[in-house]
Amino acid sequence: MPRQNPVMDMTTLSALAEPNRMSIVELLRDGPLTVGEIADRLSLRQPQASKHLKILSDNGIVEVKAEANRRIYRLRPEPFLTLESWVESFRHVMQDRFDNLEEYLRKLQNKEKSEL
Amino acid sequence: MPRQNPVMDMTTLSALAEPNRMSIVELLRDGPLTVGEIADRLSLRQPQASKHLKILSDNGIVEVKAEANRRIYRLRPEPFLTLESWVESFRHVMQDRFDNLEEYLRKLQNKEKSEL
DNA sequence: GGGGAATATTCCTGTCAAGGAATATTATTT
DNA sequence: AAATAATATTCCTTGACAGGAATATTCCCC
Repeated sequence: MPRQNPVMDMTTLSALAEPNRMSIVELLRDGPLTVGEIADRLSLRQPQASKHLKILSDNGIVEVKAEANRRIYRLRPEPFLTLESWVESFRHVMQDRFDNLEEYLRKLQNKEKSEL
Repeated sequence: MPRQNPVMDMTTLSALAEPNRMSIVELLRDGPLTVGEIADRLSLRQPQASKHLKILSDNGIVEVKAEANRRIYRLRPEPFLTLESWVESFRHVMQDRFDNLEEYLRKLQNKEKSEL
């Protein structure tokens, strides 16, 4: 039976793979902020801040709470948990435990022989 | 003094945020493979496989070993370690420990009062 | 050294995403 | 209800990037 590894959502990664959005995430790590504050602190224009926040929100990285006519954005834990578990599933790579190269070379050679 | 958090390399994320490259990474988790095998297993044309591998290689996600006229690609541990430590630095978010929303709202109110 | 296998590179094209500017929407205050 | 503040949305343009096709490069083997 095939081993079951965590699947990483591509959209989470591409959402984070944009400098301004990454900055927003870094900024929000210390707590929730309004759109205006985010725009200010990152020297973004308000519309761009809203757009990036929408993308982060659509991907579940962030959640909104309406407070009067402000919107307070904060990080959601789920995507980070997912990412953590995905990375953890590469522990064998990180520990460099299985140096499969030699073994692979042997297999390659055998396959070649059998294909002569 | 400001708290020092791990910095996540954007290029690592964007390199992973592409379906074919993510598939390559998933494929390589079980061990090194040649370009041809990668292309075969993922039904990619050889040039596209090479191009994606170059990007992964340029970003240090993968390393190459030349073996005759084949190139054997394998995962490098570093980017995963970096990613792991970055995600870990969001542990407080994942544990949902600091529910800063209430506190933030109070601050907001105070600031507004002081700006009257 | 010529032929073929494995891989890399180049050029072209189409698509998509990000920023700018303007405008729409929603809530608040008087 | 008009004015203002905070935020969202739309439209447009431009740049980056992925795929296709062709070609270049490198290596092995006879």
